[in-house]
Amino acid sequence: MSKRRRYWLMKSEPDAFSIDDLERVGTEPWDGVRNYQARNFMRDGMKVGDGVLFYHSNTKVPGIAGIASVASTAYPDESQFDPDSHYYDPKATREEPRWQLVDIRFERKLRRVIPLEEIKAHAEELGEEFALIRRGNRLSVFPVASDQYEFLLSLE
DNA sequence: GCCAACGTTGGC
DNA sequence: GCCAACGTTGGC
Repeated sequence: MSKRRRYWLMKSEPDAFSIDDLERVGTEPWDGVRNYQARNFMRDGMKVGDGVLFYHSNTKVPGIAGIASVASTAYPDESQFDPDSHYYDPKATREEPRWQLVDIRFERKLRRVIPLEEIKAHAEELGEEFALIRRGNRLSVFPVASDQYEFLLSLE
């Protein structure tokens, strides 16, 4: 197993939970992920200390707003068991949970939001297959290669 | 607010 | 196991 730090991009709607909210609370359980591919990245890929690009989606200027880090390994998402939660999953049981999450820790805000529009303009450097700029991109958690990570931050 | 893309569900 | 219907995501 490689000890090298990995990098990820995680989306959040700032109306629901923004980089400022993360700064306020410090560490946050990343609940509500209900997509198997995204779950698998958290469960199987993430290690404590990994770098996270915090992306603001579904907002006026979507883009990368800050940097966070992975603060725990994966554990069951409590909201799946809670009938009052928006994220309740009646098919999940404590014996066999479906959904896992990791804790995410605030590192810093970027000096400016790096807009999606600008990121798209660098498709050549990032590679056309970069998940953020692929057509119909809906995945909310996905890996970012270290050179892509460096490149994106160089735009700051 | 619109709508394309796409994941999930459930009938068959 | 197929696939139509449906719900959600997220850019614009």
